[in-house]
Amino acid sequence: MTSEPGQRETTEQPRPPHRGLDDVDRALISLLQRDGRMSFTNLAKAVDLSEGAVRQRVQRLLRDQTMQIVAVTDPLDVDLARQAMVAIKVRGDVHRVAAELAALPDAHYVVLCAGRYDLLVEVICHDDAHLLRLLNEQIRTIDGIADTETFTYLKLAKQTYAWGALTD
Amino acid sequence: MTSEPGQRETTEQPRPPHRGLDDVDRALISLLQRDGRMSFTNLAKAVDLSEGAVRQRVQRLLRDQTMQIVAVTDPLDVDLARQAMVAIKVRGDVHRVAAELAALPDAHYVVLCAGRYDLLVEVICHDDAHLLRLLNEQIRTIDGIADTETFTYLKLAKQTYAWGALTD
DNA sequence: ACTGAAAACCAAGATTT
DNA sequence: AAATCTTGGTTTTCAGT
Repeated sequence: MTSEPGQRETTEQPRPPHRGLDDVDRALISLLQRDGRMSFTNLAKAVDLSEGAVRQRVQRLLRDQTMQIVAVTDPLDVDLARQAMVAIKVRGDVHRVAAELAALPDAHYVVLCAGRYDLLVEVICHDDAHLLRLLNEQIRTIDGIADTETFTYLKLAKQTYAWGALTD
Repeated sequence: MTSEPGQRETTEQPRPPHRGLDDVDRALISLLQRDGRMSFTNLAKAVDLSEGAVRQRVQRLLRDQTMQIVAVTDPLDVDLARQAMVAIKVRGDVHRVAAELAALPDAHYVVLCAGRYDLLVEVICHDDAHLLRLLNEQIRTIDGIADTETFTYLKLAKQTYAWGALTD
């Protein structure tokens, strides 16, 4: 396996266009959003295709970074970590700032948005000292960041990944 | 499999305490954060345990909802969906409001936080009309919600789930 | 740790667009 | 022609003892 799974960075990887997802692709994604370790044979039964065909499709979806199949936890209580959302106002090129933020290992979720802020960045730190250092030395020093506001996470109340076709 | 994977709601499930995660557990989680379909035998080699022991541990971690193994996508371009973060100010019991929000199928991420807002809620909608309906009819009608602010997602720049022990 | 059963893998060949 | 699906044989993995 040459590709590096468990990561998606649109700023670094010019991933192929994933238009042309058909209904079967969506059905597979939907099933795997519920159970990422579901066997290919079971997936095959569900979408009424051969096991081989399903395996090829899943591999393609992973290779294209259309989806990733990963373990997700609540860092707040599994890793005893500090977690926060940092909301950022930008002056200048938002894409450049986003790319610089995406390069930070402690920032695991970066999204451009409309509204009071231009960027939302979710970060995970070991402790408060780490968080402070991250904010002060690595984030607020980035050129083009006009203002930041930090929302420290207190408790995770819901975390789901099973939206999509068959969800409703 | 009797449990319902692909979902974590602390408000509904009184999940068992997952203190007592040892180093092996953390190593397994870390590996699966990179590749959620990694085989038990490969996991076993990595942590130097028998395949059976590893399988039991992984099943326990899943059963306890310490982690979930799921497919994650960028709904913005895979599902052609509208996605947004709704920031909420609460009057009264934040837990109750969080629970009511967590009950909404279109809210897939709900977190209590400190700062200007009390709650952050990530939502996924089919289109603008759906988003408007969700905000107006299902969110802002909840008792105790004093104010909401919506940040519509424009582009996902980074999405990673591989933090943790062996990450650095 | 061992074993039967199941699943994953691989490579052509067939089929569809 | 290219991409996708099937099939059959082989290897690996799984789950229970």
